[in-house]
Amino acid sequence: MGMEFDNNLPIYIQIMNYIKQEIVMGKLSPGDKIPSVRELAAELRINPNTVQRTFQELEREEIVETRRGLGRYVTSEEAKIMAIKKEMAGDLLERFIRGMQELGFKGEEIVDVIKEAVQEDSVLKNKNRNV
Amino acid sequence: MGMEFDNNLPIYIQIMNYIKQEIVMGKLSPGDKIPSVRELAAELRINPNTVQRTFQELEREEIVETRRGLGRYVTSEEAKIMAIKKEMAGDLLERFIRGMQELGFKGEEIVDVIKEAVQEDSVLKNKNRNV
Amino acid sequence: MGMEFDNNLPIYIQIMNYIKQEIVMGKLSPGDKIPSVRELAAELRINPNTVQRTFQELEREEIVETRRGLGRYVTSEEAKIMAIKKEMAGDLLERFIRGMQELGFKGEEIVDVIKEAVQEDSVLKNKNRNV
Amino acid sequence: MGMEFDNNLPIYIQIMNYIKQEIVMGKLSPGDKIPSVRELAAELRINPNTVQRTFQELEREEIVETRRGLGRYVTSEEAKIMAIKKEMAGDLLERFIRGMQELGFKGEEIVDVIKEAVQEDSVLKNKNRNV
DNA sequence: GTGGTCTAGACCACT
DNA sequence: GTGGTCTAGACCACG
Repeated sequence: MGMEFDNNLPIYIQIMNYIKQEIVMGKLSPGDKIPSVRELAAELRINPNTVQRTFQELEREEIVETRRGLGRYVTSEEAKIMAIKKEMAGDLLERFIRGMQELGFKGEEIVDVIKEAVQEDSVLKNKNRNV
Repeated sequence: MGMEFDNNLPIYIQIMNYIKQEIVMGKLSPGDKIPSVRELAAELRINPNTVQRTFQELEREEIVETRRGLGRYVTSEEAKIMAIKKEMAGDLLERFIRGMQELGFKGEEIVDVIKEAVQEDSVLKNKNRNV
Repeated sequence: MGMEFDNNLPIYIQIMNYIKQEIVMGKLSPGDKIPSVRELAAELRINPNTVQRTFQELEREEIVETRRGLGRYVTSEEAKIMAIKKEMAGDLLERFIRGMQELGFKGEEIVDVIKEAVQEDSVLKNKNRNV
Repeated sequence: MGMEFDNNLPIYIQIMNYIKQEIVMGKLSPGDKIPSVRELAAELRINPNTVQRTFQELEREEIVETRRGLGRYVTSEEAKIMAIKKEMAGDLLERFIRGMQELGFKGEEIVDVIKEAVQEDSVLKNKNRNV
């Protein structure tokens, strides 16, 4: 888990998002054990308290559950995971559409912009660019 | 200018964005005078220092210019305004696409999601306008 | 003995309370044999160490006694059992009254609240039993 | 605000409860400013981080709101405060009734126990006992 | 001055 | 070993 942090967003939020992504994309499955506070802190070279906070928040969102003395696990409720994916996508979508409208773009224009972006993106990928 | 602030983003940034929108959408035209620090602070019921900072930043981005003794004005360079619009749209787009990909969506799926959202959105608007 | 554990309270405490209840309510009588550490651990699907600790504590409180080579038994002193019941009820009562007073409830109000709750509760039970 | 802490419960929870009580009992009113993190930490002689955590939790429960750069305030929604009082009383009640039933007490017996306790309590108060 | 975040390091209870 | 809590102290952005 190589990771660089963006200074504008709190580290614990960035890790939350990263873990959520891993779950949503299936790299972490329901019921999987996640690393311990100490392990992850060592790996990311950040303070254990920061990881602790990440996990606390994930637990509050019921994405992760603690089994005392044993460790933390991805929630085994698949429905919860689908809900997270939908919520995250919905947030992105809403923010994007609203933003574009506030800049004066109409519905059709927004669709066009996206189409164009997606096309470019796939072209780029075919040429093996990734930065 | 009724305005509620989102606690996650600095107020001065929110005002900056609001003013940029007004300009991009043509509600404020190149060369228009903008309110004074005191006026805007009173209207928004916030600290004048915060407004001051907003204007400073807008000036740094060359969106606004100060004429000493007269007040502040929207830049008269139309090109600059177009550039801002492109930049803001580009930022929104980039963040959205990247986010969706991180959730595991493919290019085509993203286009579909957008199409659907735009359609719903225009349907809603025809039924009940509330903004 | 199906059992779900509450994450806020140590498991060994929860089992202690459960066993105490069984004794106080007469489901376990003075002199009865209680399950072995291994049996109970298997049944509850928890670590034998945790059960061991439960029994240790119960022994310290003289609620349970060990007969070497034979197993553990509920104390045969009936007085002890009555004492436990009083103590547990007293704790509950004290915590409840103090809590209600801290919320600003007066003595009479507390009595009323209880009357109401008890009434509702018995009504509910007559309609649908589910535990 | 003299305060002694009970070692069994996290300090930040104890402070949360204390503040909730102050609000429910009207010692802190909707819209009142509450002490800053540093102030309260100094007064209680605990670490600012601990107070910070208290306030974070209160905010998450929407009992307190932050105005950036200005400080924290008791929510101005009176309904929220009533809801808290009800919730806290309901929790106490539920725990008490359930506990008593688990000890084998019937509805009427519970009412009697409470009546007795309340009576003793008021007798004690008339004699000016408070410890 | 205010809150928000992070680091460093410690102690404790639980399994 | 695991997580939970707390202290001490620092830095930063915001108003």
